[in-house]
Amino acid sequence: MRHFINHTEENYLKAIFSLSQTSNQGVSTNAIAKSLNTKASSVTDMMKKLAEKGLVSYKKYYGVQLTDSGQLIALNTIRKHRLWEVFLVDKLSFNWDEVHDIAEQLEHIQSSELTNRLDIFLGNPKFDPHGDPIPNSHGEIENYHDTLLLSEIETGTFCTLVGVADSSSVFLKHLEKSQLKLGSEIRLINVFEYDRSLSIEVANIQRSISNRVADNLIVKPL
Amino acid sequence: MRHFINHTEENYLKAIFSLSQTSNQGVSTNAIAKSLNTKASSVTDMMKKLAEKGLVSYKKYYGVQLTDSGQLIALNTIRKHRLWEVFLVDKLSFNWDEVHDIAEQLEHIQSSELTNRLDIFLGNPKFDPHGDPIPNSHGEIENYHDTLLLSEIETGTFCTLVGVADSSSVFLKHLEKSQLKLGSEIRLINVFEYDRSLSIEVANIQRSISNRVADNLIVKPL
DNA sequence: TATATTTTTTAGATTAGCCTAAAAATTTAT
DNA sequence: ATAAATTTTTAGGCTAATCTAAAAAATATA
Ligand SMILES: [Mn+2]
Ligand SMILES: [Mn+2]
Ligand SMILES: [Mn+2]
Ligand SMILES: [Mn+2]
Repeated sequence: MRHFINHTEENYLKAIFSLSQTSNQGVSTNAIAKSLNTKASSVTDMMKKLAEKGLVSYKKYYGVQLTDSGQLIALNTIRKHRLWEVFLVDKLSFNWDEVHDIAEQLEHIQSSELTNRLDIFLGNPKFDPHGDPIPNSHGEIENYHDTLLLSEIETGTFCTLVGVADSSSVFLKHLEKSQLKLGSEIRLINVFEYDRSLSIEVANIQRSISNRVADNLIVKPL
Repeated sequence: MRHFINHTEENYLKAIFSLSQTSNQGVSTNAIAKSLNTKASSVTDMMKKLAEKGLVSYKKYYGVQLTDSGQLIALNTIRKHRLWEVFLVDKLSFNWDEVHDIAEQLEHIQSSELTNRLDIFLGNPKFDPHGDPIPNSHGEIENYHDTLLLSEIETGTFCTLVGVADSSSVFLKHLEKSQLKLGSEIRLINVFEYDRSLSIEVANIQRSISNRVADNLIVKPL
């Protein structure tokens, strides 16, 4: 009963997986459509197809949920995506803001032998260049533990930047201008009441960042 | 006037390029169909499309030829294919008979930045694991020089194995059983008239190979 | 609860790439 | 030079993935 999965289906499964991380309800048709830049009617069609293949459970008008096999494929696609991002940054010297689009293509290459050898070649990395955890070949994924958004921590706290909630190129380039990268140690000095902008200290230099930026920085308190 | 090229088109252009290497006539519809495991009618459709895009010149009933821009795309696809094969063998320790199918997928990844960085990462290799030359980023390709098939050389000659005319897995595995790999030094001892089988010496050991095998070994006389 | 709004599904088209069968053109053989 | 054989093109269909517009269902509002 092994069906073949193509890149379109992989993209849908990946999108459903991401969307189901926040709420544990069924994922809505519109949410999927928005996330994939497509139309609701296209999503409905595809949900029927994926349900047929046993990859999602779909109840008309009430959204979808991944089945176990659907989730395994989603996690495997995410695994490939993140391993390729590590390859691009560590081996080919790409900057962390340049790799996502190329990884979107590479994640659809079908060869588990390739994926597993790539994993070994890269030294079995646990996180990608944006701090996102890399699932293993069984679809097991390390949980972020004790992490918060920078906007959620208390004044005076020291913390380490371990991830970004937005990996758009424009955001990542913006971070670099503020000397922020994964591993940076940050102390929250103050939050201004007026606009909720933050005063922080990084590498002994005091900087100011907007609350919009702080909402996209994942940190671990020390 | 820059059109986008998808993987189907790249495969057609690559096939036309290979087929036009032997004869310098236009490439026939049937030849393309056979090479791509498709039907002549599908090829006709695609030739119209490629002609529309200026990638081939097509005259009804008289086959096609690549235009300069078509040839450039074909060579770039071949470049990507062969660079990825080098990556798989040199970096991920795949055997030379295992890489072709994976490279068939990887060759369609679109990012010239990626291709060029991969090239550098691999040390600007000039040949792939099967001895085939790798075009540079301008579509320039090193010519095989002074090479012959093993079946064409004279008795007594010493030569080096520099390439294979068949890179099927079954043939490559067969070569390994005869201790033959790229760089092997071979002396042709004798050709038997009865079945044109050959007696050769490799690594101080005398072996017998069929003329079918000898027809697929590209050698350079010393 | 009835009505208005929003979301989702259905119906009907479109496009790319493929197919089979039939027609047309070319090439080969007599 | 005709006729036969082969090759190529055309005609008409199919499927996957998409779209727009209309209908149906669910949800929010008064
Ligand atoms: Mn990414
Ligand atoms: Mn990432
Ligand atoms: Mn190959
Ligand atoms: Mn090769």
